[in-house]
Amino acid sequence: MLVNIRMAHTLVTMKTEHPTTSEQKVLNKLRKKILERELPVGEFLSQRKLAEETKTSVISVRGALRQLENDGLIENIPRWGVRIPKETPEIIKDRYRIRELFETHVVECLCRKLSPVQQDALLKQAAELDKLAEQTSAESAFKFARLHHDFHLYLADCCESPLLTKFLERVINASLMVLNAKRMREKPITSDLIGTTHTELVEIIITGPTKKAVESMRTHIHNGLKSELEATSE
Amino acid sequence: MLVNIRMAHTLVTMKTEHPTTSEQKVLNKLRKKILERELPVGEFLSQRKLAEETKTSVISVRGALRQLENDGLIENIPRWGVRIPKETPEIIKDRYRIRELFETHVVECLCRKLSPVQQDALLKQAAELDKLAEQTSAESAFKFARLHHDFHLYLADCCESPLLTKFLERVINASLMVLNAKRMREKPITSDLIGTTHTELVEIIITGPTKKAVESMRTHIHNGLKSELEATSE
DNA sequence: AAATTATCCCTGTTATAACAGGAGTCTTTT
DNA sequence: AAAAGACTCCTGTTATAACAGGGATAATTT
Repeated sequence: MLVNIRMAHTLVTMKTEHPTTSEQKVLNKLRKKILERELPVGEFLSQRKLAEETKTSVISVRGALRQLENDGLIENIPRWGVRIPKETPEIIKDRYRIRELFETHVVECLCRKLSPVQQDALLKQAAELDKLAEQTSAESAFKFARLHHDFHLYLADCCESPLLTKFLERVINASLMVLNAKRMREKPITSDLIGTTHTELVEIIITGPTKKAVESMRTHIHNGLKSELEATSE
Repeated sequence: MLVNIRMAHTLVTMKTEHPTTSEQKVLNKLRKKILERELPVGEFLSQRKLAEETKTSVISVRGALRQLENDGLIENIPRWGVRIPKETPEIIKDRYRIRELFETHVVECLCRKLSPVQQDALLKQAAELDKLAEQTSAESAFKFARLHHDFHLYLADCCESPLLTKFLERVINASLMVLNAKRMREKPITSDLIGTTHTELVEIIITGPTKKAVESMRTHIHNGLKSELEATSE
């Protein structure tokens, strides 16, 4: 099989470039619309119309859609089209089951082993989160969602397992959809919904004991599941 | 945002259709070539040449490449191209770390809980595997690889967690590359490499105790890691 | 009137060709 | 001789248009 050899001297600098390709622009737009529930669930989307609306071509749209598919945000049936899958309790539970598997593992790996820098970063994020959780504005809801996402992913990242981070990101991204929807309806996330505050969670991860930390994370996730199930049943 | 409503009465029947789209054909070809190590590692591939060789267009190739990227088989650097990433010990270890996390969880879920049908299926697959493991021909090597893949995935599937199955499939697929390469060099998989035979593994999952079953799986995976590390260091 | 056929419009898919830009080479200029 | 520029050939990306086929409606046929 023929192959082309190409050196990539400047690769490192290029990697960090921002949304250069038009496919990425479409991707960002669509992802935002999906996460904010601006697209109908269960119905098939027209690639041509998406192209029109985003002022690009079918090619870029299809590329973006494929990425979204691999993020689990949409469902693609060959020769039939693409749609946003309906959230069933089973799917949600499955997601949280995997989250529990991942994140308890994370806690087990990190308990008492966080570097001072990491401790600091996590404590800051947690404090910010807990502050935002009490507010009800739509704006703070978005901030919360984004920060919550970053918080859990940062924690996972400390484990230094790229695969785990990647997988977890997908799961958490999918969860964001539903929680966002709830938040949009002006329901504040009171701490009793979360069980323990994020600050408490971080503190017990820092100090241990491991078993207790793991259990804290587990209930944290269970509460998230409960909250999400309620959000979808409305 | 405009949206098109389309009913999909015949969806169920269409879903099981075989490699209909030309993109899928390219995907299959490329995946095979990658798994069999027929493509150079680390160098950039030319999409145009791939299109020529597969007698399709750049479009289909790009689609296939994107899918491969999401399977973790290739690496895509926007505006630079796509290549098969070099396997480093770190990456391999990470993969097995995740496999361990997944598969010990699987065992924990399934131990003593397999239905008779499942027990039967697994025992059969395991027996077949153990038979193949002793042979050295290239043909049996391929059979082994495919069956090994199916075996672990079937086991995971019994847990009824679609996400877990999906994620695990990716990890195992990636592992296949290296093991295949080893197998191609006519090195039989002797049972001492595997530690315990697959039959023994299944049996202890069926009968318990759970702890022992989990440990069996764990060492099974550890041995796989060792074997893979050796294969790449040659 | 009922059943069949034809037509039209929409869908996803794909091939072609043009666009944008990097890299090496060769020529020109200083 | 060394540096600057132009040219050529490659790369990935993307827009356009044609292809293939389903579904609903209208026209035809039975």
